[in-house]
Amino acid sequence: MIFNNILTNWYSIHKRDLPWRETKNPYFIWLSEIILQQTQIKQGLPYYETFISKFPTVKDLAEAKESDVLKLWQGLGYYSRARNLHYSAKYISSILNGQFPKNYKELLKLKGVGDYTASAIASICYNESTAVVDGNVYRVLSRYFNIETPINSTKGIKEFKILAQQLLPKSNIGDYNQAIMEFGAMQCKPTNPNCKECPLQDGCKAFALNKISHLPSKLKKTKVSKKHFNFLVFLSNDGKTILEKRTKKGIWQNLYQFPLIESKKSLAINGIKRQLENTSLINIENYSVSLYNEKEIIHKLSHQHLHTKFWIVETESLSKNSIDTADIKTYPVPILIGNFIEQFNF
DNA sequence: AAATCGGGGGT
DNA sequence: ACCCCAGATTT
Repeated sequence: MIFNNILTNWYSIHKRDLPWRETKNPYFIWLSEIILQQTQIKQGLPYYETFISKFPTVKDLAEAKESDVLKLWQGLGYYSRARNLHYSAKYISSILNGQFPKNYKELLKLKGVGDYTASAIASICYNESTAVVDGNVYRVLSRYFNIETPINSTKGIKEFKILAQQLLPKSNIGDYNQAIMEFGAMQCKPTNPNCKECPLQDGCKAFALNKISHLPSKLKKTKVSKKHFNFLVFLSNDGKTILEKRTKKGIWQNLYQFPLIESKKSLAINGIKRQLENTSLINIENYSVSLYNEKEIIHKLSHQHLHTKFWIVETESLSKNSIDTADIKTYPVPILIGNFIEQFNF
């Protein structure tokens, strides 16, 4: 049997029941694909349900405020996905008069939609003959064909895209694309793949050569840096605190946080006081500072580890940018801040 | 070509 | 500690 036939047959038997598999509405498919970028289905699923419920059409999403979109995205990470999603919804709704792009080339023009996502939407919704190449596809193809080109090199990206394109069936492109991804996720897994009962075992070169655990090959990534974050949790007598919007580029753009003192080394209370008294946020004569978490919280991101302390700063009154603590849960915040807010219970 | 952008889960 | 996840964008 042919490679694509085996996968499509396997898929018809083993595919999971997922909500975005019950529709070809490009808006829903788009939503699901953005949510699932670098995200496991288990983590993304509840977010998908929330988004289609709160924003049933692209127009509803376009009319929302960005901060409300980010609030619903809170905890999912890679927040540029949410900002670009909202930006593109406005683009579709206004510039395209609500008409969703109908082919790969036009889909690519959407912010946040790259080769993978454009191929996924075009094939699933419009049966266009474009191959998806995600982490699953890299794994299945590198093993089956014993390809050692690093999957995150320029050469590898081109090579695997061309191969995936050649392997496409003549019809039902969307089903085949989903089949090879599902196969990679459930059968040809990164560790402990089920090679003993695999419909592709016969032709799998990596299995024959006992190289399954060495493929796919990947270039090493840069090491993580270490930073020290000191968040100042202000508390005034009249129940206010301060949240600031992160407007600069970088992590957590357009999310909110407590005023932050970032440092190369761990700061003690005197260092905090020194910097605090240089601001105009408090009355120097009458305030108190205490450390909330004796043990640093080490928040691990893919490329940096944030050693975090929360400092409670009690003061009589706050004027600048202060918000009511009763409203604090309405702001989109990084999960690091969100966890603190849950625990602190204002 | 390499770095950046999150958070959760597995080994 | 290191890797992976229905990747895209910026540097």
